Amino acid sequence: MDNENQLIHARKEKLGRLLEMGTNPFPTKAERSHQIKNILDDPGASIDNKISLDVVGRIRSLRKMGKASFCHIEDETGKIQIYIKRDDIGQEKYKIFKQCDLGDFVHVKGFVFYTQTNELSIHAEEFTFLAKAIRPLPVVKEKIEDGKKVVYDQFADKELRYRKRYLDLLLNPEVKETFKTRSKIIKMMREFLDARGYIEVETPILQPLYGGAAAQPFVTKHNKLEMELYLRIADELYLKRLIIGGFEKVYEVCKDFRNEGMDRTHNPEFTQIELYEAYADYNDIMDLVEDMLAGIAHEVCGTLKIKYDKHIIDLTKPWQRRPMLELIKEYAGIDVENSNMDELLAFCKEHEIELDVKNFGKIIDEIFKRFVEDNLIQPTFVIDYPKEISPLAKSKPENPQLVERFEIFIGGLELGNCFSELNDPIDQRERLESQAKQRKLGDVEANEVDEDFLEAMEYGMPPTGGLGLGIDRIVMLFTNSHNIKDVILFPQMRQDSHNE
RNA sequence: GGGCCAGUAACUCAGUGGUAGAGUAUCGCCCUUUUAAGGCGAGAGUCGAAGGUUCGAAUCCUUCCUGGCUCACCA
Repeated sequence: MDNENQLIHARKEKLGRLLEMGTNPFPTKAERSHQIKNILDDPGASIDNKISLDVVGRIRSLRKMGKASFCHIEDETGKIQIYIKRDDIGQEKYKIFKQCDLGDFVHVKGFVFYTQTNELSIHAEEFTFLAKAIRPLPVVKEKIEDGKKVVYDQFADKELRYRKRYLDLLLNPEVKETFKTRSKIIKMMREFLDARGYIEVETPILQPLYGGAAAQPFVTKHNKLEMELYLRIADELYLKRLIIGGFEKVYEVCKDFRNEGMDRTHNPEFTQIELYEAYADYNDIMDLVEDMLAGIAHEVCGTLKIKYDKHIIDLTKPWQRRPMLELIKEYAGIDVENSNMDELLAFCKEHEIELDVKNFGKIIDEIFKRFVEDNLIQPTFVIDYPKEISPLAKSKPENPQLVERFEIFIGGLELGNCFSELNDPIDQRERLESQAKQRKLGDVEANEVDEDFLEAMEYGMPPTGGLGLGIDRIVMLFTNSHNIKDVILFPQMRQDSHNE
């Protein structure tokens, strides 16, 4: 057996025995008359008349005795106990059954009955292999004690759970619930927007120029075209081209890619929903975000007072809308609006805030992050950002230093970002050129000028409200998850050195 | 990138300088209503990797790998 694991070896031997007995361990077809939940919900007819049912599933527990055995099999809908007796299915079939292991897929034909301990079970009349597992599942056992489920030897190693998510899903049922909820949230977002007359679109992931956010991209290459391409960091500039093209309400559920650090709220590929609505402004979009997220919370969490970490978060509308500079005054104690550059720099030095680029916008942004963000537990629209850090947003008429922009914070998580979109092509060109200059000065996250996008805007773009919402973080909030890895099925991991 | 913690059997873990352990799982025998099934017996390990100290290292030291938490970074 060399260095082959003895557990795998034992299962391969059973596989061999099945073949010797003329049994196909991997047949092409499976008979199923009922999903397990149907039987658990309504066992009546089969019990009374011993009508045979066909169920399929995976063996999740196994208690083999001399001439009779019990096991539980599980399909996507639930788990049911099987009682299998030699004298009922015959010596040959029982011998085949004895080659079963935890994790095998099987078919059972039988009728429903209650055991002595009053557990609804299936009395097997036929037994068939559907697929043999040759690698053992981690052994997790559970027991009901005082009505509560006690789990023994839980599959808990986070690294294994993330790397082998299929095992995590199988062995930690609450994980499956999280991802069902994720699916539901995205579905509800689509329904919400569709009902408002939005259409869903798809725009390029491979882009010759990246833009729409301040971030570093992943770079790739098209062989035949001999050109560099970037994986998109945002969808913004393409969706705006669609607004220019005459669509008035568009959205895209999009994977975006940012080549930056990873932590509990950042994965290099993440999912946003971006939407653009012509003739709307950022106030309209705030209303939309409130309606959409409160509606989802109501449906998914069953309440508007949701629990996240140590907090109870009240999503009852309306949510507070607070100017960024006002929040800075409140939490950092500095009136940035009436401070000059020297005073701002002195403040940063005093609080050891490091600045790579020294302009009004960046400084304010840094102070905000340091002093304010973590305090924004209850839903808060932070409104009116500095112009320098918002090159795609329209200036406020009464204060051109600020733009009509908001970010929505809940539970200390930044969930989304929105502008009254800049639609003045002259102003837009100046802003992008200013960004390009910042880039030359060493700001690796500033974008280059996208001439094709500017040309599109020169043909005329209506006033538009635009939004990007981080779906992963919204799922974190609504499932009380505290790491983005827990809401992404296959989070980014380093190469596994054990498996080389 | 910094700090702290962890990596020992398939899973969950004990083992702080002297022959690698337990429970579950596996294998064999017994067991026809069990459910963390039970009884008896057996086998199973590059102790994350590589160096070093030592008569002797899972254990002490160094470097590295992987992960977790946290800080920094990050629209």
